[in-house]
Parts: sequence; structure tokens; C-alpha cells
Amino acid sequence: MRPDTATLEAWRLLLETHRRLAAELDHELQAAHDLSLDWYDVLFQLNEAGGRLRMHELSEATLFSRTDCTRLVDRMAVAGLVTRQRAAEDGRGVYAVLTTEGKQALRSAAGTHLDGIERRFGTHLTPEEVAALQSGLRRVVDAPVDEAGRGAGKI
Amino acid sequence: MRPDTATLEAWRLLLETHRRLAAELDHELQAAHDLSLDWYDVLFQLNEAGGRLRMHELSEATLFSRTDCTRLVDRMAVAGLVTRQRAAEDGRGVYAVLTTEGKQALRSAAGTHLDGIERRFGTHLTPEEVAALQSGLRRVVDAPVDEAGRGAGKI
DNA sequence: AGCGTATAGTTGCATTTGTAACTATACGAA
DNA sequence: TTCGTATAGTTACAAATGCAACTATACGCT
Repeated sequence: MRPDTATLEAWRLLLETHRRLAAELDHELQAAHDLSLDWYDVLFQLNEAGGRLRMHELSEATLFSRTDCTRLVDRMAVAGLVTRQRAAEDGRGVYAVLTTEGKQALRSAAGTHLDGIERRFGTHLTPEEVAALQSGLRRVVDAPVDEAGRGAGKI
Repeated sequence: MRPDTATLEAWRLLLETHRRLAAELDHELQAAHDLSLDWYDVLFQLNEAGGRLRMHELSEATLFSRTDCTRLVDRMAVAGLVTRQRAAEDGRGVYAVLTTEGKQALRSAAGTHLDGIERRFGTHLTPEEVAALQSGLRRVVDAPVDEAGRGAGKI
């Protein structure tokens, strides 16, 4: 089945919105706080989780690959924003832990970032549009990954 | 000004939708047609433009940097999907030109790709949600880049 | 206990990307 | 005409990425 033109345009706009805004927000954050959007995301997710996450949980939360997380945490540890902590209950495991410095970095960057989101995104949308985005994209994201249906067609 | 929680969630969902679907669509296209999403986008934009574009126009259309376009066209030329053509009217300029092979690659990949978009995106959305996405994101994307307003606050 | 398999995380290598510098052509003013 | 500046595109080098291989620990079964 093919998408109608409205759906296709919606998808293209989503791509374009992402590319533009992600780049702008990233530069903004970088300029103001020496923080990439990726780093911000890591800090944010760790904070949401109460300050620490196992590497694989961080990977799930951020949607970065496990490899990416290893290296992201490497660099952020050098910058003093996180530390590694061996998991006591699982000899294989490692926690990525938010440091005080990391928490501060997040707090001070959050202002800039949230402003940026509102200014570039929020202000242009009506409440109805926001609601539609939320409900629609929620369903898209929650949909099972659909390994089948590749060439199967309908029953 | 700060975004309310609904706006923020909408933004996070947009990010997540993009990450998930872009990765899946990319893999799907790669598996079925040896074509990355980036290459598809280049082919698509060239085709939309009637078969050829100046490098900087391609860059605008695809939102890739000029550097990226140079290298993208390099590789796609090796693969035979596009050619370079010096611009007669401007000695500095170069056209990226879709080859017959490129056109065919696009045609055959389009089926897979459009199916993928419908299956992972379109089917999960109501017509109202699609309309809201279209109108809302259109406004977001068309908004002027707003160099000011950084710390200016309201008048 | 001992073996086979699964999971956690890291690392090596080839590829890709981003930034800034570089070459070449065009354009506008003196 | 010639100089200064802007634009088009490419390239060099450092940094980041993806994939597959690798190490270490855990878990289940006999």
C-alpha cells in the first residue's frame, strides 16, 4: 500500500523539521554551554532516571547504540559530567552515573534548550496541532516493529 | 519562554519517530536496493528538479552541506547513478545530473520506500493527525531562522 | 561441578562526517 | 583594465560512526 500525498508530505516535513531544528538547537547549545545535543540527551536521560543507568538502559533510553554509549560516556567522563561505576549485583555491568558537575551542566543548559524548543517549534503550533502530534506520533513510536509484512501483502 | 509539557513531549516524540523510522527505512532500502536513505534523497530531489541541479541547489534541496553533496555525488557517480556536468553559463559551477541508471534505481526503490513509509507511519495516523502534522510542521519549517531573540526577551 | 549459550560492555578497523582552508571563476567599482 | 570581494565547489585533517570481533560474567541444564 502507498501513502497518499498528504501523508508523504507530512513525512517529508517531519524529516525537514528534524534536520533543521536539530542542527540549530545543537549549535545553540554548543555555543552557549559547550554541550552537544547528544550529550544533553545523555544528561537528560540519566537525570530522568534518578542519576544513573546501566549502559544498556542508557542505550535504550537515548536510542544510541551500545557502542555509541560506551564512547559517549568515555568522553563525557573526561569532561567530568559522568562517571562509571561497576554494578555490584552484576559483575558484567557498569552504571553511568551523573556527577554533580553533570547535573549542573544539565540545569544550566536546560534553560537555553527549552527556550530554543519553544522559540523554533512550540510557538508555531496551535494546541490542537500539538495534541495531534502527540497522539499520532505516540502511536507511530509504540507500534511493534513489524518484521513481517515485508513482501507478504494482505492475507 | 518555556514550552509546556505537551509541546515538549511532542518534540521528543518527533525526535524518537525520526530516529527509529529513519534507521528502519534506511536498512530496508539498503537491503532491497543497495541504496541508503541519503542516496535516495539525492535521487529524489534531482528527479523532482527535472533531472539535474547545481551542487548548491542540491545542497539546499536535500539539506546536506555542500561538502556532503560533493562527496555524495562522488560516490554516486562511481556507482553510475549520477554524473557531473560543468555549467556552461558559469565557469565555477557544476551540475549533478541523474543518469538513466539513476532514474531506474529511483523508480524501483520508490516502491519499497513508499510502502515502508505507509506501513510504519501512515497507517498509524488519522487523516486529522496527518493534516495537523502538515500544517503545523509547514509553519515550523517556513519560519524565519530567527538569528535574534537569543537573549533579547520580549520588547 | 562443568559445559554451552546468552548477555554486558569494550575495542579495532574501515568508512563517514564536520570544520576550515584552498582553488577557481565571477562580479562590481575605481 | 585591474583590484577587491563574493560565490562555487573541492580537499585535508581531525573527530565520530557502524560493524564485527573480542573479553568477561551470568545463567540454565545435566
